[in-house]
Amino acid sequence: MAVKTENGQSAISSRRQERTEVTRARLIQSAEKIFARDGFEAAKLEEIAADAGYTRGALYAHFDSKEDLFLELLGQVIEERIATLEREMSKKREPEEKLKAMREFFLNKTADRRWSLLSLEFKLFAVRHPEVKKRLTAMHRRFVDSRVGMLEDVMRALSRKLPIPTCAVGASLASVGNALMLEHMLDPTLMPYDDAVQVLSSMFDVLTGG
Amino acid sequence: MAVKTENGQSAISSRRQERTEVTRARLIQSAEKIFARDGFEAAKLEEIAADAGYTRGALYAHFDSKEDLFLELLGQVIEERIATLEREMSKKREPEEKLKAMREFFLNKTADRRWSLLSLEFKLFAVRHPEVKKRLTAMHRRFVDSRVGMLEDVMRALSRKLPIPTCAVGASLASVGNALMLEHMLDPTLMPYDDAVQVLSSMFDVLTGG
Amino acid sequence: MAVKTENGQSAISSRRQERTEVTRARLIQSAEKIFARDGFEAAKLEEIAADAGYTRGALYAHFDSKEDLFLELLGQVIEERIATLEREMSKKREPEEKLKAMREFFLNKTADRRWSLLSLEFKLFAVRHPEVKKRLTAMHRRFVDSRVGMLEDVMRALSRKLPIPTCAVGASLASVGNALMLEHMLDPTLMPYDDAVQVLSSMFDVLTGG
Amino acid sequence: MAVKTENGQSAISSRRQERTEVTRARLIQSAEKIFARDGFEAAKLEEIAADAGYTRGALYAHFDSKEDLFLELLGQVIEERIATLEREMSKKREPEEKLKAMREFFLNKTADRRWSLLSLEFKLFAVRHPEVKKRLTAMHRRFVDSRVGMLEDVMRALSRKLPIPTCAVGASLASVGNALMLEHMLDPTLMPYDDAVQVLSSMFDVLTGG
DNA sequence: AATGAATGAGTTTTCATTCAT
DNA sequence: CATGAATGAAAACTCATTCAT
Repeated sequence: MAVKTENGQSAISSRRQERTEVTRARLIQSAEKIFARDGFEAAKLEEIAADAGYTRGALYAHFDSKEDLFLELLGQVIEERIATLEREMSKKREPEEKLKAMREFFLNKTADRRWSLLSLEFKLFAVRHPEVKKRLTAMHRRFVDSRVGMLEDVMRALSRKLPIPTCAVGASLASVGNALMLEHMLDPTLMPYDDAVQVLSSMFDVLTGG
Repeated sequence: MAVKTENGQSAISSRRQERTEVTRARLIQSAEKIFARDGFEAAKLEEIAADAGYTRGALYAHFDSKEDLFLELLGQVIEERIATLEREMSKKREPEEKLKAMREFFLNKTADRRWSLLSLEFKLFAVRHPEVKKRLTAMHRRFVDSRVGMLEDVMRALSRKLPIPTCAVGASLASVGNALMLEHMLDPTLMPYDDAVQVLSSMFDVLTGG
Repeated sequence: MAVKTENGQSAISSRRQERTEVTRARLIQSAEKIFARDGFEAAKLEEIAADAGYTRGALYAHFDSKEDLFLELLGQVIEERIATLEREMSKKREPEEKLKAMREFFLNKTADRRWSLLSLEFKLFAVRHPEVKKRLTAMHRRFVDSRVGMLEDVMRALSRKLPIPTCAVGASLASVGNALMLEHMLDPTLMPYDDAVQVLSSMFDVLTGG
Repeated sequence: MAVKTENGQSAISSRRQERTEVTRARLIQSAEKIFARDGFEAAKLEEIAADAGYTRGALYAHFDSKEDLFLELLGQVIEERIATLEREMSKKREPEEKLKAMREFFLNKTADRRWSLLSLEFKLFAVRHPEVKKRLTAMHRRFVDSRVGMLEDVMRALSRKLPIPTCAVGASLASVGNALMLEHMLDPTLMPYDDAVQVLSSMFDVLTGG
């Protein structure tokens, strides 16, 4: 981020800024872990900081509050997720392959317990906190929209038509996987992993008009 | 316990028991409201008690702890839900009609925001509390099993075959509706109610081999 | 306590009163047990009542408050103790034997863990509750005085002289035994029972001018 | 930990450590005051903190729990007491003088009402809390042992023999003074201070074979 | 930037006490 | 007399947050 390096001052500040970024990244990483494990309310800032190798104060040097940390985490996680999907998609040329890549992506994400729990945590939080709902919904929409765009492109290319509005498809895919994963985590006997994948799989096909 | 009412003692204890049941029912009713609104952690026992017209102490006269109240609520809600579905099903004779009744039931339950949130809350809680997971899973399994039984009967009668194990179907139906409802609550523009119903509807058909 | 029995009314009320006395006695007995085991503050009225086979309400039918129960217990225990000592003393004729009986009595009482703990509990309570100190001190004084009287009689008969004021002797004997017993209970290795008895024994002899 | 002070970091941490020690010392000092005055159960952490000029939270930054504070206090008080006795003893050369110093020490400590109550409080607590009994007994033993060592040295030098095991003597001396002081506090008329001292005094002489 | 001491509001839980029956 | 439902005050303990360093 530090552009000028010919200047000593800048080099130092650049190194500092870098250190800052590292700290921030570590904190967010730990936040992801602890929030997913314990949930928003039960997660303790102290534990997040400790997990990252810092103390509480470090968190407050980077984030305004627990809520802020949570929201920043959401933003970052969403951006990552969008970037990953876009990367995967851009590797493919043919619409069929692109659709297959999306399919893969969803099925893979389903395997990520942490993401499933975090995602649900985020949404429950939003539903219950009207004050931050706006900020959260905006991020969520950006998340869904990115899929919607890609999906519409693919559908158009395949001259296929979606049975329901694209954004509803995007939102459905964003949530059903999490729900099934939760079900699996709760009772693996009742809902074996393979069955969850199969349900999600046919869900994807139906929603994409396959 | 007090069966005889011609006896003074029994009359008293019967009246008391009745009063106890009323209080308990009121407390659970308020718990449902507050837990659904605020989530398990954020819900305050004081508020639950006050909502029911009592004080905190009354709660502790009826339940061991916040957790216990939560679990008791879950048990009651599940029993109610099972009873309702069974009632609806028993009204119908023909397998087609029974299947339709189940379909209706799911779509209707989806409309219940409180249930959706509570259900997710229960499951997230269970996933994070191994000690109570057992008790909760048992209840949940009873919930899913009741559907499985009915569903299998209907499928057999219709000579239809389910694409995936029945209990996975039951578990899926128990969770996907909640997830879609959450999505709708989070962002009604992104996921309009009618679309959610439509997705759930086709999901039901696919899962029941329709 | 019910004197008239020729009258039906009285017979009934006598029976009732008797039942009342039984209940009261049971409650006090349980109070002794629980207060000695847990201490005044930690003792729960519910547990005392339950131990006696009643519920909390029964306690309030007989005693004004936890404090009152405690004080009533003290009174009863002291009366018993005085009566026992007097009984033992009256069995003996010769002063030497009387003194020996007192000695025995102290050494025996020392063996009673419950009494030792209760006694300390009572005194600590009194020291810290000026409002009830008066009532408590009066009982305690009556306790000590009874010994003082006996002791002085014996000393006079033996033409022995006490090295310090008789009442100080009485008070010392009332407390040193408890302290040694506490020490023994705390660490039996450090203070074996036999040593405690020996210390107490020589203490008695010194204090009685032996 | 911070040994070097020429280093800025260490200087800071050293200053902090100092501040921490001060706070901790103040809290323990207040704990001694309040615990002695009210007893363990009745003592309120809030009051202890307030007395020291802090809030409840500060207590929890330094001690794990009320119990922990209590035990830490005990440890500190015992170390102080041991150090004081050793200091007094080391001032004297002759065995007779050393014995006299011990005598003085006991008689003086008896005058300390706070110590007497605290000591009894500690022991009653230990007797009733098996989990902490071990920790407490270890401290108590260290306390008694320190006396035993000194006493045995003196006895040997004087070629005197103790009538009972030395550690029993140590334990007796550790407790009888407290018991007599309690008696005095309870009823100064019954047990005047001077009489208590005299009883304790002859007790000391008897126990040390004088 | 990061530390960590201290804050203090907030929450669960306990329990003596009351009271209608 | 005895019950037990309900009260409500009180207290331990937690933890997000602040702030001096």
